[in-house]
Order: sequence, then structure tokens, then C-alpha cells
Amino acid sequence: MKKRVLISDIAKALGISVTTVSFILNDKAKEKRISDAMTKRVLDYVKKVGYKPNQLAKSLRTGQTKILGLLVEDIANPFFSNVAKYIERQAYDAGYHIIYCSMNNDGQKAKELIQMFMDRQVDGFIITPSEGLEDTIANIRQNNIPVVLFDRYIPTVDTHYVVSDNKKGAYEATKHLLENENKRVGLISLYSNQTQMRDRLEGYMQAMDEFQLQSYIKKLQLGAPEQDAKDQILEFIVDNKMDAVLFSTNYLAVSGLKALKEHRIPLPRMAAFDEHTLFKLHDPSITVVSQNIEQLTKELIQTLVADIAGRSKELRKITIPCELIIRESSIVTLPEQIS
Amino acid sequence: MKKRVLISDIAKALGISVTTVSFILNDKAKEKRISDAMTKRVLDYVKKVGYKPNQLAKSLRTGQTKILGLLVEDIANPFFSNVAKYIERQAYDAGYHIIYCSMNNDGQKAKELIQMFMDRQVDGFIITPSEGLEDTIANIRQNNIPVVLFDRYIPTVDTHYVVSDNKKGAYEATKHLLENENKRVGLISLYSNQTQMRDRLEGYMQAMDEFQLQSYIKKLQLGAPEQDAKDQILEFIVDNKMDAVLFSTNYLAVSGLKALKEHRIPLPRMAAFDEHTLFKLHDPSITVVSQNIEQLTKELIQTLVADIAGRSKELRKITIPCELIIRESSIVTLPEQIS
DNA sequence: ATGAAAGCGCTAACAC
DNA sequence: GTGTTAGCGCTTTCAT
Repeated sequence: MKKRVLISDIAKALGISVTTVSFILNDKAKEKRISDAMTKRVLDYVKKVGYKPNQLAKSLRTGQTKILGLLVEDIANPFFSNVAKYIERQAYDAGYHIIYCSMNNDGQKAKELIQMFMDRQVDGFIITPSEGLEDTIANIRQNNIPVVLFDRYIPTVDTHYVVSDNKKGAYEATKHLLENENKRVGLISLYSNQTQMRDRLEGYMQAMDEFQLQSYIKKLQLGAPEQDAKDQILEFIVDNKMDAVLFSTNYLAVSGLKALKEHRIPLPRMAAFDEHTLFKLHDPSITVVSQNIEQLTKELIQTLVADIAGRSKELRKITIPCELIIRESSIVTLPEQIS
Repeated sequence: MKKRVLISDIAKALGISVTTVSFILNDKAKEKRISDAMTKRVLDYVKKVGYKPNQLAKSLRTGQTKILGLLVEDIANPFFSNVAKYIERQAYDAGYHIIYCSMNNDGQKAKELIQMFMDRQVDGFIITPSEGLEDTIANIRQNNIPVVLFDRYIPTVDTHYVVSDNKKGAYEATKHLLENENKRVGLISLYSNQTQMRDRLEGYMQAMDEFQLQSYIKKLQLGAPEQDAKDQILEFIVDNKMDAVLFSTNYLAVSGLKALKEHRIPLPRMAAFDEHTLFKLHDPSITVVSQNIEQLTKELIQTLVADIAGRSKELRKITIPCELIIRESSIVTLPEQIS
């Protein structure tokens, strides 16, 4: 095991002080008016011996870890894993690293995780807040640590957030479903007060009201066993003779498709929130309300980095439009008849 | 912003020394024979003021960060995001946190990332090594940092690894395809020398040889644009009039399905490596060689944690069996005729 | 049984 | 321009 070279080793080897080396290493050579010759000599030597600063010591001293804490609902959900991928790349480009965790709707675990991230002195937080996290997030703010909420926000806590325009997305999807000669259009969602779920519900309602049609709303328990979800979705669709259904999350739609397939029941017209590889390739392919992950994450990182740098005077509350991607599942024409 | 309470604040408030507090906090009260009364007094006070040690300072001092570096090929691939989910949970249970990155087949980025993780003093590495990482991984070993390779390994570098029995998996899948009256059975894989790809190829070959049939092997460029992959897969299947095909990764199979669907070409019998939500719900559902993610990750973390604790005398090279999950896509009977 | 103090590796205020 | 040194918050040796 080769010994790590320290800044003091460099100073000693070159017969100069650690300060000079430190200044040069931190791009303060010009500012401190260190001679170009010295600067070059140090830089060359540093490269030669492959010196790498100990980030821990640096962080302890500066109070900056260059690490961001990312808390997502479930990393195994393709929506969130894609988000993670983009965030990681954008953070990397901005010189940050990510520590992440899935919360899996476990409020207690979420709290612990956030505390641990704070103990680790993360420079900032990116959180998809589950319910009951008001206090914890308020606590982060009190400790003056930058936070950006994502995918949903907490109305009672004033923070930055970046979310999609869920209401408009749900409205347009529902309207699209209604325009295709469907009367009995239902919504399958969750017992949840999270803003994105509320907004999707509102969007659905607005469209139903506009068409003056009765609404059919089925809510499922968050984190319930999938079999329960499947049973209830099936019952809802069959009993109500649904013409069309909007699913408020991709995994609810997946459960629905599983249930329908298992019982060989023909699909109602349908649409779902959030893209999924399955939806493009399913037969029929599934219409979705797609969130613009690239733009969402870009705004997210920008907002967070600006806050960390102290460059943000005010809270940024950003809403990004969704895109309705119409596929076979929502249109009346049979798949075979499409051009 | 409330000021963080330090260990010295506690000592001062209680009129004792930091040493005593530190001993008590690190469960060395008994060992150092500190009185129970004192211990209780300190613990109570600590709880009351909500003292949380600064992990950075602790790490700087002890050299232990309790952070593991996880480098996966692509976090957006459901196989890897599931792996990440399990690893994170297991690591958490063992008192570790994860910093992760996707390498996206970018060797240069991978090297940088590994270096940055080393600068961050991670306690250990979990890596799905892409090609050309021999030196970097050897370098980690030289620095005496525990590493476990995963999903594939590097034959020329002696490390722990945990992989699936890819050869047997491919062999069984191919044999299954052959037993269903298919003669022209092809393999769609990648130009890659990674062990998992080589093993899958070998398994396919072994089955073909056993049946004394000509093999059809199509390799695609790693990281090529999806359109190219789609075109080439289509051409391979059509030109060779394939009866059946084994895809060596889930995303190759997804590309294949897309291509076939777009051109309305009937599916050959098929099977793919690695589970995917799509495969269960596709019509027909897709037969897969499924890796046992739970067991893989469990062995992984056990091995890594044991090494970090200095409890591992020798290198562990673990191979976990795959499971062939037979679905509609690989059997001759038409979906409609299944019970 | 408890405390003083060194030191982990780095940055930066201050000195010259 | 460059060097000396305190100090980030903690653990742990050594002294008492």
C-alpha cells in the first residue's frame, strides 16, 4: 500500500510552505500574487506525484462537502431511476456528488435518513417528500441547509420546489379520453394528500365537470400488497363498466394491466401518468402523461446549486408542463386499423 | 439557525472532560470503567440537547467513513436500479451508506469517479466493471481498499466477486428453446469481453453443440444508438429466418421487441436475460433468465463488510444460480391455447 | 475513573 | 510573495 502524499510532503520536498502549495492548489495563485515560476513548479510536482487532497479534511475545514443528498420514493420505479440518472449527471457536471436513498414510503426511515445526511454535512437536499415530513423538512430549513422539493411539495413549508403541471396533465389526458366517445371515464389513484396526487385528481375532475359527466374515482392504499391493488382495480373497472380509465401513477397502471391480463379481460381505453418502457411496447401501446425529466432535473440542480452558492435571493417554485403522448390504448380505432 | 452542539459544549456544560464524553458516546464506558452515574448523566444530557457527532471530523480521525461507493453500468436499467435498491437496504442495515454513480460505459468517467470516491475515503467499493478498468481496480487493491466486483469480474485482477451462473443460465435457456422444436436458434449479444457476456455466449454454444446445430450469433456494438440496434436485430432475425432467439441482455430484447413491433413482424420464439416489468406483461409474455438479485446483493454486502472489518482471510468468488422463468414467448403452443 | 493534549489533513487569517 | 500557525470536531494515548 503506497503512502498517500500530503500537502506537507509537497511543501517539504519543494522547500516551501504549505500555504503556498494550498493557495496554488486552490487557484489562488494569481490572487495571492505567487510567481508563475513557483506555481508551475508546484503544479508539475503535484502532477508528478499524483497528489490528491483528502476531501474529508478539506470538508471539515471548509464546511463544504460537495455532496448532495437525494431522497426518492423508490429507486426501482423507472421514473425515479431515470430522475436519479439525470440528477447524478447534472450534479456531477456542477462538481457535486450524490448520496441517495429510497424511502419506500417509510416516514420513520425517511427521518433517520435525513438526519444521517445532515450528520454527514451534505451541502444540500433533493427530496420527494412523503406525507408527515413537514417537521423534518422545516428542520432542515432551520439549519440553513438548502433543500429543493421535487415531484411534489409541502404547501405548509416554504421551500424551493420543482414539479410538473400535474393538474393540466391530468386534465388533458381526461379530456382526450372523453373526446374519444367515452362516457364512463374513471380515475385510479391513491389515498394520498401529496400535491401531485391532489393535482391529478383536480385535473381529472375539471375535465369531467366540463363534460358534465359523473366521475368515478377509485383510491388505493399506498404501499398495499400488489395483489390487493390488482383485485381492487379489476373490481372497479368491471363493476363500473368503465369505458376508459386514467391511472395516476405508472405502477398502478402496471398493476391494472397485470390484473386485466390475468383475467383475460379486454382493456378499457386508458392512459397513465409517467413513461415506462412497458407502455411503448405493450399491445396496445399505452397513452401516457409524460413528465419532462430532463428539464425538471436541470431546474432542480440549478436551483439547488444557486442556493448553496448563496446566489438565490428568493424561493423558486417551478412548474414544468407535462406532455400527453397519445398511443393506441386511448383511441377508439382498433390497433389493426391504424395506418 | 440553531448552532450545532459540540462534544466540548457537553463537557463544559457538565463540568467534565471531552475524553469522558467521547468514551461514553463510543460505548467504551464499561471498558474505561466510567461510573454508571456519570454515564447516565452524560447520555441523558446528550439526548436532551440532541447532540449529533460531526461525522466528517469523526471520519477524519478514525479513517472510517461508513460510506460505500457503488458504481453500476446504468442506474436506469431496471436490473441495476433493483440491485441498487437492495444494496442500499442491506448496506443501511449494516450501518453503511451508499454513494453511487452510473458509468454509462464511459471508461474515462469511471476512472474519475473511482478516484473521487477514493478521495472521499469510501470504506469500500462495489463495482460492475466495464472493460479497460483492470488498472484502476488493481490500483484500488493496492491502496488496500476493499472491493467486490459484481455482475461480471476481471479475470486478470484477483478480487472478491459475486456473479450469476451465466453460462448455465444461457445453456438452459438455449436448451429450452431447442427442445421446443426450434432448429434455427440464434443469440443476440454484444461485442464485449466482459465475463458475463462471454459466459452467456459459452452457455449458448454448449447447448447448440449438444444438439449439433449451427449457431447464429449476432453481436452489437456496446452503447450504439438504439436505432442501429433495432435495424441490426431485425435484419438478423429476418434474413436468417430465426425460429428462436436468446437475447443476452434485457435492453437488447427491448430493442428487438420494438423493432419487431414497428415492422409488424411476428415474434420468433424468444428468451432474454434479466427480468423486466415489460416481460411479464408483454403479449406474449417473455421467457427470461432471471438473476437472484436478493441473494446476489446479500452475498455482496456480506463479503464487503467482512473485508472492511478485516474478517476476511481469503478472496470470495461467488456464483449464484440463475432461474429460467418460462413464459409464453418461448413455447410453441399459441398463447390462446394455453390453459 | 477521569483529564490534558496530540493529531487526523487541510485552509486561511495574520505575520513578515 | 511566502511562511507560521490556529483551528475545523473528533478520538485516543498517556498521565494522574
